Amino acid sequence: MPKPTFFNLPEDKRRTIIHLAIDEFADNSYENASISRVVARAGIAKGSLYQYFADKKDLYLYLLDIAAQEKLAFLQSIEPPDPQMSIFAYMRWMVSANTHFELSHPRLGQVVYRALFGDLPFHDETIAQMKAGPMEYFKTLVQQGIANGHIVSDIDPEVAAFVFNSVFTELGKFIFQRTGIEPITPDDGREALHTTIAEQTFDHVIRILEHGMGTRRL
Amino acid sequence: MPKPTFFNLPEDKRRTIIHLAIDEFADNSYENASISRVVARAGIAKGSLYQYFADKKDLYLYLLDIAAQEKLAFLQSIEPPDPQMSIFAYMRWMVSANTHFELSHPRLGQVVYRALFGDLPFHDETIAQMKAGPMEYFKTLVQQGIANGHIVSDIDPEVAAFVFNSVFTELGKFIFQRTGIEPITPDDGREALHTTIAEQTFDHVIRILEHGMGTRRL
DNA sequence: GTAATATGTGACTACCTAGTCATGTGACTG
DNA sequence: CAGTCACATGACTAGGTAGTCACATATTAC
Repeated sequence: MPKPTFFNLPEDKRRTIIHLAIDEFADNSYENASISRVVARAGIAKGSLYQYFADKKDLYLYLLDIAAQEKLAFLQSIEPPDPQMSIFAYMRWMVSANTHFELSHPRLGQVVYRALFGDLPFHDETIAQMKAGPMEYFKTLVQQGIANGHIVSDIDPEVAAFVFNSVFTELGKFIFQRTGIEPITPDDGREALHTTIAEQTFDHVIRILEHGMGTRRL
Repeated sequence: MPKPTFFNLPEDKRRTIIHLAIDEFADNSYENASISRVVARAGIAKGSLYQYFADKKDLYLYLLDIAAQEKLAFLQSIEPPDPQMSIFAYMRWMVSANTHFELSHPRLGQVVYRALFGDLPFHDETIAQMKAGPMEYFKTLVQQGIANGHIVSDIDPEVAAFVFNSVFTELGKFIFQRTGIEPITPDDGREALHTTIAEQTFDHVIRILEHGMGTRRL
């Protein structure tokens, strides 16, 4: 967590620093991200940044904290799904929401992506949970789906969770390159188009996971 | 490519250097991998290594080259699949072969994994193809599957290729942690067990992709 | 045995990093 | 006005890196 000094700063200065730090940690792995570069771009002295944050790790974990907050705020801003819907409809809602978050917060999304798949020179329990959480969650969902009769009973929940996790993890990047958009600028006419392509892709992926691609019936 | 000097070296010295380099690039990202560490562990002078390789990139690309050769040799050493088999049987064969390669060459596999998903400070056409190749290949397979009637015709080959690619890319690591094995030591009694778990997982994943998980029929 | 060639060496250069700290600045207080 | 306190500063430390090069040693050729 930042030191109190940081929160006493004028808001635009705080925002500038955080923005530049996000860019730095989005463009580089944790170890390669350079505090020197951040302070140079921010036009502040190195010592100043170390009056805001204890060390590099402190700044970094704060960025991940911001990402979590932003994601929560985003999910709360959109329609919650019908709790009665099928597991696949729910999955569709979830992956759509998640991807829209990534499309509207691409830099922050990249920092999180690196946290999940890159190397970190320290062990942090919060990050460990970020990594393991989704798999556990998918597994639970699959078990519920089996109990509700939406998923065939001879599916192994762990393997199914793995499939969901693999596909959904990469889906944001796939849609990103498929629509070829830069960060979403709201009120941009293209957004609707891209959203449509994105929504069609969600439908398609869910359809594959629900019904498969094969022509032979079981 | 290494300089001629490297190939004049006694084989065990060459093997030691390559082995240690693979370990270094498996444990660290390209930028964080340290030539100084490799030469220290190998017990040779830094200048010596620079008489074998032009620079860090040269050594690194040679490791990827070795990985490609090893993989080719591995694939040629196992039964080729029946060319008449269905696309899903072929996929199953492919992912099984690929995963067995990864299980038997875990360090080399890790270097390749990093090449695909990590950051490299240079652009290399060979690596670009390593990244884009599989997606293109899966897309072609799906198109053939549609033509042969094994895949339903309203599947988008690009989305299907994305699903295959996502799942298969991560499958090696999933099986790795599921079986909890260290590098395969041949003639180890446990190998058969792990192989069985692995084969069951392949079946399961392919079944999901072919027939889906849902109970509702289309 | 001597000369030529090939290989080995590690101190060195130039450059980067995270983090520190004595000093400076400016604003607010009594 | 003096004193206090919060914040700003950048030179500095200690450590790491890739790559170089003048020199040493070993091997081969004659």
